Amino acid sequence: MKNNFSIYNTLTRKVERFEPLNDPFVGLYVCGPTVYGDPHLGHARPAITFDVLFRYLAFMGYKVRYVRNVTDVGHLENDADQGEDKIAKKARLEQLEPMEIAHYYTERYHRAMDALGVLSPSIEPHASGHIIEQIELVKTILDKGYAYESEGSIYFDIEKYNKDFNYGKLSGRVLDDMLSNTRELDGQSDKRNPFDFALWKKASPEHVMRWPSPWSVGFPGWHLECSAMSTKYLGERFDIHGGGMDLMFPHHECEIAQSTAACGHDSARYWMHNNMITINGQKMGKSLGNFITLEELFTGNHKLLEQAYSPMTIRFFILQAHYRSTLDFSNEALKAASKGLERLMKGVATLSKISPRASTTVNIDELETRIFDALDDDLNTPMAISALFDWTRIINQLHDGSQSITAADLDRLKKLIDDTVFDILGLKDESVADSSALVGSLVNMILDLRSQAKANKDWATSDKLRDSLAAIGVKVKDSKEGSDWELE
RNA sequence: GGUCUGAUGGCCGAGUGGCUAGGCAGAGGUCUGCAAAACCUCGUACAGCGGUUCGAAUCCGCUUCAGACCUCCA
Repeated sequence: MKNNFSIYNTLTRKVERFEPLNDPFVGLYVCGPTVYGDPHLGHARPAITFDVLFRYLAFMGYKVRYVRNVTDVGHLENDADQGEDKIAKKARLEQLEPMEIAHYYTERYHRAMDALGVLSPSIEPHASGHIIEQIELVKTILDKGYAYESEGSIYFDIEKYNKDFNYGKLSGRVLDDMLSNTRELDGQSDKRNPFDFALWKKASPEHVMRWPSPWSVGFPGWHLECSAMSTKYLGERFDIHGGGMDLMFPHHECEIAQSTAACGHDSARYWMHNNMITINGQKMGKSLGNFITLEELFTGNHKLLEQAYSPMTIRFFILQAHYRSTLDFSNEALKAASKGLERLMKGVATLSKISPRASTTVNIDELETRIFDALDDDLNTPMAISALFDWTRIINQLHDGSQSITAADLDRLKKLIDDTVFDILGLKDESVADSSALVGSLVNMILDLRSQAKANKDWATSDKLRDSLAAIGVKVKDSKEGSDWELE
């Protein structure tokens, strides 16, 4: 497979030419949601970013295996001993089974992703379904000497690991600096070092989610699942690992440490991180309580929202910024995205109304080059979209006759626009209103006209309208209160 | 405190040594019975101060401000 595709690799802090390990296959792993709450605008960003990556790789002809996990166990509130599992906590508060919580929010996540036009990944493994693999991984790391047991829990030995490898190479941290800058933490007695992280935690008596292991009845640490599942489905080495920037440290750093400790080498070749969505300049996040759920955006039901914004507006809004830049939420920006998307979609629709001519006055190569140069340059969707906007103008000119195009070129242009707008950027035309609502409005409009005709004693028009409606299956029922109708 | 980003016109947001980003909003015009859409024209923006250079929003230094990570967060 030939490509000019380059991506920014967090490991090297450079834009690098993308070369798959095993052409034409590409392994892509992205950290998915922890399913203990409704998906919010922050979740949409990595989902859409890596959806476009997935789509573009597939468009180039690669056979992509895209693995995006669901964290339904192991994600602790904090690293201290008393840290409670997020899912278990929610379950306790709502008096539900943890799996009910996980299932409920996984469904909600899926529904929101569908609305946003995010394709389902190739595999969506759940952490709770891979306990055996995680235990095996802990055993391997113990065997290699990079973990130790303490009170039934297993911790990763950062200091030992750092002597042989480099802990902190992804986030650019130096362990010694971190150690000297850390305030003393209490209640960490079973860890040798404050930065050691749990691979396996012994369950307290009241902890619901628990599995037997050689060390204790307990549950896996959060970082473990991604290492275990990426290895299982993509192998010890795979191409791209993605996720939000906030996961870089410690989550991804720990993943690298675990994989390296177990296999002797790093797992992912390219690490990609999307930036955050901000609100009033601050990161939107659960812990800050300033997030807006996707459902709230779709319905407009949130105190910060002046109106509802369609899923495609959200998608377009996100794609109009580069994935490595922060993107600031505001009603003004979202409204602008909505208007812009409408303009783009109208242009795409106009494409089918253009009459071909004998000659072409436009340069389709220019569009093609601009789109693919932009996408090849670390997925620069805003640049690709700006090219599409320039061509929306050209399409309108072709339509009004100030430019001309031959039938063959028109076909080529249609295919290029279709590929880009729908297949790669994953946008959908939402302008076609709900048809049943549309039918209702139209019938009521016609009945209004008929009422006027009746008021004017224009019986000919009135009867004609009633007969015409009857002919298409709409039965009009007159009464003293006015006219009603039903479909036959 | 440590590490790292960023500061672009009314708003959002690309660009990163010389060439129009783009969208939204705004102004004028064409078209039009009216309106909408569409098309044409317009703003001369790059935090501040120095420096490098023939030339800097773009490179270097300093200053100010903002944010992220360092505890869970996409």
